[in-house]
Amino acid sequence: MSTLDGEKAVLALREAGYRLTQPRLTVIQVLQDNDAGLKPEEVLKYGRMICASLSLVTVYRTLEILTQLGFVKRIHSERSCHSYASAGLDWHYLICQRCHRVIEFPCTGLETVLEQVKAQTGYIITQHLLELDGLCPACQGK
Amino acid sequence: MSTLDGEKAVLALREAGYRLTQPRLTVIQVLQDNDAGLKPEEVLKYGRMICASLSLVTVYRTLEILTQLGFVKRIHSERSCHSYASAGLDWHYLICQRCHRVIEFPCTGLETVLEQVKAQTGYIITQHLLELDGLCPACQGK
DNA sequence: CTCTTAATGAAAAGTTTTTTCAATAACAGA
DNA sequence: TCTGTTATTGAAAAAACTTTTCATTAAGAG
Repeated sequence: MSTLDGEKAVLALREAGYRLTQPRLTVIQVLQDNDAGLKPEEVLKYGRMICASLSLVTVYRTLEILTQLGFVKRIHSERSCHSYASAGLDWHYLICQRCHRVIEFPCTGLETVLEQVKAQTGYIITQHLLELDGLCPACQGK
Repeated sequence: MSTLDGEKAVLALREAGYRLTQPRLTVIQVLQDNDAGLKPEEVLKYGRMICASLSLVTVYRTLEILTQLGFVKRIHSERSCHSYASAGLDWHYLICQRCHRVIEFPCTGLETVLEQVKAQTGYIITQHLLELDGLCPACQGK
């Protein structure tokens, strides 16, 4: 659901003039296989199973590129801001507190809210981040 | 607007059994005088003007307490998640990209959005974070 | 004013992230 | 397919951020 579309990412990478290196492809693969928010350290851990030489520095660098290209976004929660999840059209995340799965959700009605805020404050709003925490259906029983 | 109500914070601190020490009062004062999100390092800088002996450790510890008491909240933006701003009734921030001023805004209509998300995803939603970035009226001219 | 003990600051350790740089590998062109 | 250029890599070190430890200090109850 909320995993990275690796194929698209690879194309975009090439398109933007980046080389398609093993380490980069590895990071993309890891993000594609995972629908939870992953910390760089975790990306490294899984990535090493695919590309043993992968280094943490490269994980950081690749996450940076994927973020700039819009394929990945940082997950912010109260105590930590170090996880990354795949990014789609909108920037709204719903994070399961138990299994840490991250899904993006269709967000209708937020525009209205933003309009009101704009009217009341006089601010021009250029970006927004809506992040929800809760329990996914699978974790609710436990 | 979005600065800390120092008096209330002091009362709450005492209420909760904390001692009213110079360093703590200093941190509260700094947050009260500031309507921008401040990093611990910045709180220290300003705080030292009031209490020369103030240490970064104590800034961290006091921010922690004020966060638990609900007077302060962490600000998350794309690149950094290290700033703290005063927290009021709701948890919605509007941050000026230019002057970094932080205001909380009255947020009506979000409940409806959350209801819809709940219905569509089956998730139980326990917390939410809505953070907006933009330009405050004063910075729009520049 | 005194005593108890929470709180402090300094130092050190622990995390997370970035920079530097020599070696390597991607890939454009022969 | 081979070769040369150069972007990319990994290791090490540095930087940035945060927490822990502990002896000393000061808040505030009595």
